[in-house]
Amino acid sequence: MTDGQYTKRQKESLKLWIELLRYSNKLEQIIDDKLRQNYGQNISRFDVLSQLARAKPEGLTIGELAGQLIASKGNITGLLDRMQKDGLIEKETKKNDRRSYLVRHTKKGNELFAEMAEKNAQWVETALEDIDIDHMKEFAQFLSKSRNSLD
Amino acid sequence: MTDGQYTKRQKESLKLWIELLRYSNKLEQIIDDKLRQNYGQNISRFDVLSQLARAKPEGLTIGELAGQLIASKGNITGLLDRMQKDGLIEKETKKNDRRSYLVRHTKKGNELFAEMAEKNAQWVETALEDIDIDHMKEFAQFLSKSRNSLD
DNA sequence: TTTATTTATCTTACATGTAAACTATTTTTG
DNA sequence: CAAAAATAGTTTACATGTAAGATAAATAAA
Repeated sequence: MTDGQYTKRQKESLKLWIELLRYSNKLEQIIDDKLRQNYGQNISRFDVLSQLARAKPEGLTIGELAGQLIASKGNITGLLDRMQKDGLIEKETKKNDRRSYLVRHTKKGNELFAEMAEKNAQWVETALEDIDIDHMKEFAQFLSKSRNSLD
Repeated sequence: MTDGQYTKRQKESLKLWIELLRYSNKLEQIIDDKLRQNYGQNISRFDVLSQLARAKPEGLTIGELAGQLIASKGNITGLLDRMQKDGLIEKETKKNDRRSYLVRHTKKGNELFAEMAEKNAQWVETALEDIDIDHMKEFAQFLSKSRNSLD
């Protein structure tokens, strides 16, 4: 399959796709490494704690949580089990629906999240320090808008 | 940790970071699903075949290959083992360095890649169809430049 | 040349991601 | 209400990602 068989639009789409993957994966890797080295956590766990931190105080069901997560999608049963074992989250059976239960962060989980979030803001700021703020705004809006058309 | 404790620049960096993760993960997911459903392969395997397709005919060592991969980073031993078992790649011990060996695609692997690449170009084009081509170019250049400053 | 170091890759153990089949419960439909 | 369908989550099996330590070969140093 040579380049000649692709349309101009396909070539540009592929270029953008590759660059997006490269950039995003690299950035994700940088933050993931930092979280692991400094807190023994990874982006999936940070993501879970982040969603629980902004959730209503009684917590979220598995389904609600799964729908909000950015990184991990699939089986979060094991992830939550391990986080519960580490004392970061707790579960409570729902009275009105015995299939379901609520997940919320513990005091320990929330304190850890607060620490990680602060550091994360610094790491991300450093990683993006060469981008001027106007470009950042424009770029973020562009991505947000474009994402809606992916559905 | 409330928003008030972040600087303006940190807030914009975090916004951009989140949007990048959301967009890129979603796009990656769309393509990964398509590859799985249509070819029983995933992005990591597509990535490997893609690098081998553009490599010198004698192939790449594990180290060279690992350095070029976009998606997967860690242990590619198992990935290559499974791909070899599926007849997509082959290995050849290097004569001058017995620690190392060369990996290259088989005929079957390259034919599969050609098919997947063509379909992939169409899927990516469709996913990005709402973005005009000038924005695509600008965006890709921006990402490419910004990525260098991540190192 | 012998020892030490570096390099290339593997092995192990475990965490996470994916798909499909399964269980229990709730809701819908006739 | 009883059967069917939908929902919430789990389980299983396997693929992949990560880190640390091990192995073997090549290279550098004494």
